Amino acid sequence: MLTRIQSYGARGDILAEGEKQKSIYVVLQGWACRFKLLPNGKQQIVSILLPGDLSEPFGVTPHFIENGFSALTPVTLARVSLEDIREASVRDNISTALWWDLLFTTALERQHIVSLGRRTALERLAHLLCELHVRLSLVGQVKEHGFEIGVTQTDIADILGLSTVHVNRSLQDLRASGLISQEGRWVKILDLTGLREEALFDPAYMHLDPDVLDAIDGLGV
Amino acid sequence: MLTRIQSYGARGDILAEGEKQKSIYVVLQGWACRFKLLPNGKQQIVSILLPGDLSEPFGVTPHFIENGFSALTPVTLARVSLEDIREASVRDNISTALWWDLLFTTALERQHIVSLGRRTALERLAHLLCELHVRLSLVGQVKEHGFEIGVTQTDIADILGLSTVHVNRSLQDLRASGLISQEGRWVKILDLTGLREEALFDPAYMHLDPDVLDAIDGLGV
DNA sequence: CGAAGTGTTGAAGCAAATCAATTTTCGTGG
DNA sequence: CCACGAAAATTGATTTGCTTCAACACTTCG
Repeated sequence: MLTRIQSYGARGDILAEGEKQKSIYVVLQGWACRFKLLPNGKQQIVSILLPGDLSEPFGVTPHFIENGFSALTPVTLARVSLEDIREASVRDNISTALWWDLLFTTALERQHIVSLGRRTALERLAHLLCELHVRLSLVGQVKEHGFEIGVTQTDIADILGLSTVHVNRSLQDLRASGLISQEGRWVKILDLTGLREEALFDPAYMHLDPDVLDAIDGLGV
Repeated sequence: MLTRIQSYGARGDILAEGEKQKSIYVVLQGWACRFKLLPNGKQQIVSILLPGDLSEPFGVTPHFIENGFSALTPVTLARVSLEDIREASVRDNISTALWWDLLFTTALERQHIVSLGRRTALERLAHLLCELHVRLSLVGQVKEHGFEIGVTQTDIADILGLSTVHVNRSLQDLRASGLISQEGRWVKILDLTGLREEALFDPAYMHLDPDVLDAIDGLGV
């Protein structure tokens, strides 16, 4: 099914807001995001898509997408037409997978609401790193609790609802307190327990198998 | 299907976080909410449920709910067992309705993210009122652009990620600028266009029929 | 009538935004 | 391979939107 492969450069819009959608995308490599643009020019990134994620969980019910879809890093996508999906949901049991993706996405987005509403800048940042740590572990992109953040500090600001300046300072705080280290884009979590405490992070919301979770916590793959 | 009717008082928890879920609820009267509690005591309301809304769109895939479900006002619910839903999805075409509910919920929650991330306190409040105006219109609870807000200012604070004090002051601002009027719990939108401008509100995200939208804008039912 | 919950007000403090450079990194072409 | 320009990261100074604290008033209801 994953035949039509396409590549996009970083910050390249793949779908503008409100554009009619004839197919959905699977992220194969790189990071992408869903975002919203406000009339006053401000931007908010609604969700981050990592390799393996689907552009929209609504393959089954065609509709207008009401948010933009854009590359955060150079990204490789596979385009799947709605017909293919509908066929596949009958043939194989793809629909269960779609439901699961949807459940996962919703859980992340709700946690995002909590972060924006009730966590401080430092907590938000720490939480984002904790979440990325787990999600990237699931796709094998974490080594010794270290991973590459594909995004710029400006992007992080748009994710966390902060200014770039403040993101920069919060990152420095995390480094200074010895919770993480950073060499260029390579971030390493030095104190996982400490960072999670700082973030008020509880991985329960991701609905992962306890064994999987233990593996992530223990070794960082 | 809507046989098992239950009532709850305001602020009564219906389901605690992480509690196993054997059925889903349909709100018949009153307002309810999904919320998350942080270990530091702070609380964030993730979504508001009005009459006609479903407690969880995940009736089809049984799972842990990872957020609490609580009454905001005295509320009447109908409990539907998962078996009933599964039966009905085969018999009638309920599953389409479930998808639609899910689509709607997701759209609202994403807009919530945008509000918390990139709107000021005043804009958030205005946006909330605009959204409630539309949603309540859909269930016939708006008269001449006026409706009853069931929730306290403290609840609004937990929805918008603000302090109660600031909610109070922002409400006063909206009244002072002549955008709304308020008599007790009865809120009336005096200048719909103005309020929407203030809120950066664009109803497009709710996927409503243009005619329905016009009806709401024009008369307020 | 009193108590609890809700709404309102004022003053003070602080987290984060904004503004404005400056430095560093990085990609690209000469 | 270096030079250049642009993007990204960093820093300092200042401002502000919102929180916090603390008191007080109003409403509702047993």
